[in-house]
This record gives sequence, structure tokens and C-alpha cells, in this order.
Amino acid sequence: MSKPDNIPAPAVRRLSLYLRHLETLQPTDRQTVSSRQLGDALNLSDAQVRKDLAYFGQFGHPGVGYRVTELIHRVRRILGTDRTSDVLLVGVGNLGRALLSFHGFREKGFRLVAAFDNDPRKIGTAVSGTDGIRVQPTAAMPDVVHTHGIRLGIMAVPATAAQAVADEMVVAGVKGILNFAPVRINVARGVSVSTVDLAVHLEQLSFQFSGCTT
Amino acid sequence: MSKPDNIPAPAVRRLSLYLRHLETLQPTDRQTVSSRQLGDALNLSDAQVRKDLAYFGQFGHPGVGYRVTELIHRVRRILGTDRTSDVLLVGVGNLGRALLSFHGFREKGFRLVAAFDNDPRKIGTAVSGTDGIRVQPTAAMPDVVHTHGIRLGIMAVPATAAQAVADEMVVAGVKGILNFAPVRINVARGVSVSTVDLAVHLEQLSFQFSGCTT
DNA sequence: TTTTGTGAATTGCTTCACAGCA
DNA sequence: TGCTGTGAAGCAATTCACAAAA
Repeated sequence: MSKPDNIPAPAVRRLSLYLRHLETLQPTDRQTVSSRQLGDALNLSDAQVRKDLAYFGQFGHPGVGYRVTELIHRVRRILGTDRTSDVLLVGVGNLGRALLSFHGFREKGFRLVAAFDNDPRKIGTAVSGTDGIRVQPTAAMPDVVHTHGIRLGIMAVPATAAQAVADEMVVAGVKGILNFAPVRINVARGVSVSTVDLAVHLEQLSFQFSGCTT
Repeated sequence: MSKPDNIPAPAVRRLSLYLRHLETLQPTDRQTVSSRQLGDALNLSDAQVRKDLAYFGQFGHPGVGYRVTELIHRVRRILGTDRTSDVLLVGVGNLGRALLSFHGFREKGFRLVAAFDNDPRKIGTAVSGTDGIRVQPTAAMPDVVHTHGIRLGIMAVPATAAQAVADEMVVAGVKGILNFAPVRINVARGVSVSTVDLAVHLEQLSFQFSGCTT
């Protein structure tokens, strides 16, 4: 019963934002939201919200709006976060350790369960703030991926190592890579990569005012 | 001599990626790149590359391509990273400390020069790996922003504090905020925000295969 | 030749506007 | 009345294709 994948990529991105906002609504006593209210909260038109959600099914109730808890469940199912999934991390540097001890992933349906690094001084050490995750060599990835049924990996390694590490992850069976190295990563079909480049974000902000001031 | 700002936002985003790739080319002996070569490296069409660059001026040489070092200088000037700019950080938690000790910003034209946090136990302490940055209370922001001429700030605080902290940053004079809290931030006109939500990125990856497998 | 810069054609996303349901 | 879902219209971004330059 999968929808025809004519779904615009921007619509999928916004789906996560809808979910994020809906989750802030749940603790309140509000039972329903209209497309207009959702749009106002995210700076989008009401039509945009309705069209986005309609790509994935009929979730709304005419004259009423969208029921908050119902929509949360539906969106989580679509994103695949209705069940918790295990995630691994490669690269236990400063950023890697920060990500490992970040507990915000849990409530979003992601659980960091393993950490890898090839620095001999790190292998075997426990990562603080993680109830017992120990650093393993990347050679152990295939085993861990298989036994935990892992599909997602976070990569926080230097740019020079990134492509090689990504290749190892893919061979091990990882299907989605969140990449923090400032390089384009090439992967086989069926695997996806999402790159977060901090310098690129700063450059975008920098551009905003360098345009007007000069 | 500013270009008419009919420039598509996606073109500006890609400009950073062009720069990133050009910088990897500079150490090699290659003097020029064609739009096709640049496009191949980034999975874009040659026409896309030419059109993007043409929004900002005429940088190419027909029959030759783009001269690498020339284009690097031009793009940096456009992005405002031809001069190093000082950046502040608010929120000295695990992520904040990781960002402070990340030296990759330097070569991109950004220098982290100050750190703020309102936890009394952190104020006054030095942040390791940062040649001497000491944590200050956020009340000190206006002074620091003024004396350093700071325009950019990174915000690594809990979601619950994010909007209030952002307001303080804007009052202090910050013009661009890189936000790591998973909430939408509202700011005055003339200020821009770029949000990096790690959970959202994982959800996007998760969506890729939850679509096909079910 | 090779390769840029750019109008024209095309694709794709967003907004409009309204029928239909509660 | 209030609100959704959706075809049609409108707009923005990408690709095409070619004249001009080296």
C-alpha cells in the first residue's frame, strides 16, 4: 500500500518539522490542530501543510482539523520512528563523544548502541555518559550491525578518512549515514547519506549580511 | 554593484559546496576546472554549475573553464569569508565544548572567540583545547559582541532555553544564529537563523527505507 | 576545438480556490 | 460555519541548446 513516490523532497523534510511541533502540543490539553495553526507555528501556508500531509494519506477531519495524537502516530509510522531503532557511531573524537552522550535521540526513536574508532588508545575504553558503551575497532562493525539489526550510522571522523569509513559502513550493512565530515560521500544505490557541514551553515549566515553591507 | 537579489536560495547553498570542492583542488597542480568537472564532483549538471556561478558575476573563461584560485577568492568574497570573522558560542554543554575545540572553522574564516553559559559552576572555567577561552555569563554578551565586532553566534542550549537565549543574542547585536536546539526560533527582520536538528536528519534517513520495506 | 553565459523550454513546487464533509 | 483534500493556476528552479569567446 505504498504511496506513489512522487513526493517532493521538501515535503518529507517538513514532515519531521510537523512531528516536532505536534510533540510539543501533546502535553497540552489541545486535542486537535488545524492546518492553519500548524502552518503559523512553522511559517508555512495552510495549503502547504494540507498538501504535504495529503501526500501520505488522509489524516484530517473536515470541520475539525487533525487529531494531535493520531497524527503523531501516523507521521512516526511514515518516518519509521514508531519503533525505536538502534544506531551506531564511528569516530569517537570530541564531536562523537558529545553525540554519544546526547540523550535527545532516545525520545525520537533512536538509540545509540555502539561506538567505533581505530585509534588503539581509544579501543576498549568506555564512553562516559552512555551506560557502558565501549569503543570497538571498525572491523567489528559487520558483526554488530548484524546482531543488532542496525540500519543507521553517524559518522564523525576527519574528512580525509570519511569516504573509506563510509565504505566500511556500507559493507557492514548500514543503509543510512549521517555524515559530519565536510566532504561529499559516494555510496551504492539503496544507501543514503545526509551531510551536516557546520562551516557551510556558517557561510550561509555570513552571506546574508555580506550581501547588503558592502 | 550588488547583484539583483533574484538569487535562488539553493544556488547560495551550492556556492558553499563549490568552494569546499575548489579548496580540495588547490593543493593539486590543477589550474582550472570546467563546469562539467565541478558538477561531476558534486552530482550536479554542468548547466547548473554555470547558472549558479553566473548569478554572482562572470568568473569563467570560455574554452578554458574557471581558474581555481581566482574562483576561490571570488566565492569567498561573496560569502564574506575572505576576512576572518569572530564567532561566539552560547551553551557550554557536551556539544558546545566539542564545537569550541573544533579547529576546522579556522581555515574556513571563522574564529570562536568567546563562550557563554549561565550555569554558575561553569562561569569562569577555561575550556580545554581552546587556548584560553573562559566561560562568561550571557549578561556579558553585549560588551563582547561590541568590542569584537561579532555578527555570528552558535547556540547549543536546551530547547526550552533556546528562544530566550536567541533573544538575548539578538539584543546583544548578533546578526546570524546557528541553532542546534530542536525548535523554531523567531527573530527580528535582518537577523537570520539556520537550524541543525540532528533528530530531523536521522528521521529523513529513516524515511528512505521505511518507505520501501513495509 | 572547448567551454562559458544565457534566453527558452521544461520540470517541479507552492499557492489558489472551491467542492465536499462534519 | 469550519476545515480538509485536490485539481488548476501560478511561480520558481533546473535543464536545454546555442551564440560567442578563446
